[in-house]
Amino acid sequence: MDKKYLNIYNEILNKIENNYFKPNSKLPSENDLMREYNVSRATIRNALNLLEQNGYIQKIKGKGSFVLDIHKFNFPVSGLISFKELSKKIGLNANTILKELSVIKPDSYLMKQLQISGDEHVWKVIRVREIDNKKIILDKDYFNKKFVPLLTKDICEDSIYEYLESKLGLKISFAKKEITVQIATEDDKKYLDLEGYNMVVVVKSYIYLDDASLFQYSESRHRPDKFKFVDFARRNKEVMKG
Amino acid sequence: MDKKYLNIYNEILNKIENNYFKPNSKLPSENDLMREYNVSRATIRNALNLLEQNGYIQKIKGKGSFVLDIHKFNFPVSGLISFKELSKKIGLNANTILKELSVIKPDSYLMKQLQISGDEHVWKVIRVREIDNKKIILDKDYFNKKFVPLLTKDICEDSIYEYLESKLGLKISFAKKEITVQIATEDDKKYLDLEGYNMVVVVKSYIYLDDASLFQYSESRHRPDKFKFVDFARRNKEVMKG
DNA sequence: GAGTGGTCTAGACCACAAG
DNA sequence: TTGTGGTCTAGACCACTCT
Repeated sequence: MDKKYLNIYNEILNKIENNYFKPNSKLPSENDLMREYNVSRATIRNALNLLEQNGYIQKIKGKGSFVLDIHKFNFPVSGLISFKELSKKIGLNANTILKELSVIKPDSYLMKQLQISGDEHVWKVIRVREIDNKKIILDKDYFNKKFVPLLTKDICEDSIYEYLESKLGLKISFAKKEITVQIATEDDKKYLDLEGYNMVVVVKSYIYLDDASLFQYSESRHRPDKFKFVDFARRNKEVMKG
Repeated sequence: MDKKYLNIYNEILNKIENNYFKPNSKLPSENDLMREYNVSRATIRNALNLLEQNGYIQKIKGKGSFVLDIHKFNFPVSGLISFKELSKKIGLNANTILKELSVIKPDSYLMKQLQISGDEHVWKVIRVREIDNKKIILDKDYFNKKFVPLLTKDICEDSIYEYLESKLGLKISFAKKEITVQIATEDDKKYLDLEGYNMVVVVKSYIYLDDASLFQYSESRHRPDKFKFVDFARRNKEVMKG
């Protein structure tokens, strides 16, 4: 990767994670960093803005950039991160069981969710996620076959996202997610170890590629006591004008 | 407000919301916008990047900037938005009932949440939110008294945030939120119309000022069938390197 | 080849914070 | 007064898309 600002971003991020830059301490000023990395100020600002957006630092006009202390508590379920990335990050004893893998014609609900016609085909993937030997999450994923020509058992049991990004070269860009709580369905009771709970947390995701085409709809159904969603949000500038 | 890029941001946003720039259509190129507004390209890019961050457009290298079609479905509970701002935005018949307003010494739990010592004082505010005449949300807010010297009944029944931002000049900068589902407590049953549900959705928020000081901790407890959280997330660049 | 957004430079002036 | 980050300019070259 040749991009200077990304290299600088990663270098500073490493120093934060390795406690070289400590929480609540001040980073070198933008002018110092310019000299240290021999780049223009805009490049430094590009790197620092990315750090700020991702919640690692807070910039304060007239004072400097300060390292935030909140990431050590975070399970970043927020943002876009796959189950495999997540389980690796938090080091859980996790396991995936593939229950169904097929190509279907979408019903009217799915046509609406994926914004396609009934003539197109859709991959349907049903997986159960086991954590510490308990069936906690039921994932129902639907992929527009136009973008994903092939899926196999092996891919679904490993990481679909890794396959899509590395092998197919699809670039996942953004997602809309919706979290609600619902009464557990028969499917939920059949596939999950609900241990008496009669509700599930449902995370619906609409996932888009970098050309803004909708290629996946998914429902992730969680046992309520095991569900946790963490979000880092900045107050928007334009909201403050209202 | 003198900032050129914010003016341009708002002008383009208005044109998107008024359907002058239609969903899936292309915005004028950055060069066109430079000429139209008589500013440098960096200023245009500043405005467009803000639109992209907030999910209104998608930029595609070599092609252009395209208007996204997802905002019309959004209840933006995500981000940082107060109950009053929200109810105004979605036009609900909403009402706030103040149950408790007092200054307390924090117990050990609260000391940890607000990262303060037992010598400091904390405002405790308990409010019930009524929507369509049903008690749906129980809000428990705790403010570090160092930053909020005074609260009154009137302020709590109107909008605390408006008071903090407009009158006290506090600048709310970012928040960490955590969503879980819990068994309903006696308080939940006492204050809310739970209609048989025995669980509540709990949103814990840690809210920071622009100097990165933690000034508020709050728990928002929702009847599960009425809860909905919508999130717009972009896949991070540095994650893609991993 | 022409047009697009992505990165980068080398300046400038401003508002804000702190001694 | 000095140093900080925030905004802005006027260029430049690049990688990518489309025709």
